[in-house]
Amino acid sequence: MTATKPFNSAEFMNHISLDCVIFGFNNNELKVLLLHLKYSKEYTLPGGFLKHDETLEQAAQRIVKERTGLNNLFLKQFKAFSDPDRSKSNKAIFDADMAGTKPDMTFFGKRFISVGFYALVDFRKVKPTPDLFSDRCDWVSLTADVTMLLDHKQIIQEAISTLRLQLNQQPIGLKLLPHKFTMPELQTLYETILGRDLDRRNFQRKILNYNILDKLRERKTGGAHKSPYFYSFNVERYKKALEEGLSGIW
Amino acid sequence: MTATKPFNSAEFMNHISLDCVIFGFNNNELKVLLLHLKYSKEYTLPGGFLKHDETLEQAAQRIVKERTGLNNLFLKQFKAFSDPDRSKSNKAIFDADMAGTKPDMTFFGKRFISVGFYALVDFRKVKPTPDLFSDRCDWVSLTADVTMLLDHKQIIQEAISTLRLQLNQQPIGLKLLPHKFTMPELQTLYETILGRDLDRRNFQRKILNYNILDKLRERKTGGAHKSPYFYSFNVERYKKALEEGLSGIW
DNA sequence: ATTGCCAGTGTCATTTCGACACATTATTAT
DNA sequence: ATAATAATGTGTCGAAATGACACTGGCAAT
Repeated sequence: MTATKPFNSAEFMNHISLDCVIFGFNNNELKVLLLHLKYSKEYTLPGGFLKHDETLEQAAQRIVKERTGLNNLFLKQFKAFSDPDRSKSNKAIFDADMAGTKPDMTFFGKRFISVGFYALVDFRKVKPTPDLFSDRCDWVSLTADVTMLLDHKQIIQEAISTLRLQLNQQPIGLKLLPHKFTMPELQTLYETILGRDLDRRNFQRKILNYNILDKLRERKTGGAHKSPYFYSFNVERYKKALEEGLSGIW
Repeated sequence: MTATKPFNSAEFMNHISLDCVIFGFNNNELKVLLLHLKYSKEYTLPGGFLKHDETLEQAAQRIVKERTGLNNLFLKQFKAFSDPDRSKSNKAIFDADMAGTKPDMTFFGKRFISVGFYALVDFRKVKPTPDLFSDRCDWVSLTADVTMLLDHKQIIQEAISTLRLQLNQQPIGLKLLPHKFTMPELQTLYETILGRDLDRRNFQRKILNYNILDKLRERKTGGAHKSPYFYSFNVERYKKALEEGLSGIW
């Protein structure tokens, strides 16, 4: 990566920002990629502003690429957050100030409507890199109790609700899991998103009946106990099935 | 209603607008409330701008109230439209000019991100009133082929897709139908939103099994043929059932 | 070799689904 | 009046999906 370009508020639209909830799945947990601010010591969603000639979707791709290094990600806007007080007392401005970047207060002082996007990434492919204002860049478990900037906690909650509702319409498993995965891993992902347990055998039967998985000959080794088979998504059939919506609700 | 207040762009946020797709159900058809511009002779969605101290949701309530006269409507944002060229060559400016309202071009000339809302209203309760720039205010059938302003046709399409996806999570029937309705009316509503036919008997069995309808003693008279019973939603049970999501997909 | 744990596979009763047939009733044509 | 028409109310049946559960098989630690 090259050095960070200095922030020039003239490049960006006033009043419009966007925040990305970047989901990853690791160690059988759903996690969100967060920045940890150097000075205010709070977590924040990777977000940014809209350039004058960009769509929101293009801006989201750009911002997530800056953050994860990944191109062509699965990204979806899910809600605009518009509480008039939401961007009051933004501690990130303090951090920008401390970092030596004279924050353009006529820009940062404005009211911002933020459009929330969620991104689904393969955890192992991401190379998170802290930026000028953040000392760390962490995958934070959803169950972790951390302090967050502004309304970012609420934004994450809404993102998860959206995930849950769209589980049968969006290629969520495909985007969150590595190419090869085991049935227990897929089940845990579903259980995490849905927030409840599923019967192991019924889950397997149902998901296999959709005909969207290819069972590989290979098995996962190394773990204790019986080694599970690997599966991978049959992308063509998966996409086709999603158009109709996977019937039933888990 | 009182006289229209003159438009003062200082009251509003720059760059943010919203457009409302107001759905109504009448004569067994799903319809959208549209304004017909006096001079450019095009249909447009009732839309508006965000005041400095309003949330988007509050603005949507205000705008729909100005348009339909109804309070406390069911309203839901579904997407932000952000194509940089979407508000280029806005013919509504021409109409504002012709109407004698000197349009504030430093305001209207800006790029606008529009947040789409859909509203569900009881057709019979709405009193649509054309405004300064519109000569008519029509309920337009979704199948009608009319010319529309900017990307409003696309916005309507997205609204319907959203409706379809949310049919099992949102109180769509409750909000679109009058208090009393017949089974065939409810079925037609579902068929319209889903875009396909349903078996009359299976539909009845399934919807009754949800236990969200109260069968009334009264029947609908006047129509030809056997008179159907009236039903109404049992609001409490309906809301409860929606929280879980009505199982299955129609 | 034994034990513990997890994965793979199968069974069964119940419920739901999809595709129908038939009876009932209000209007309209004769 | 009477019959024809057409839409509604209700029921049936086999197929498929669902939920609950039991048994077998393999890997590793002891």
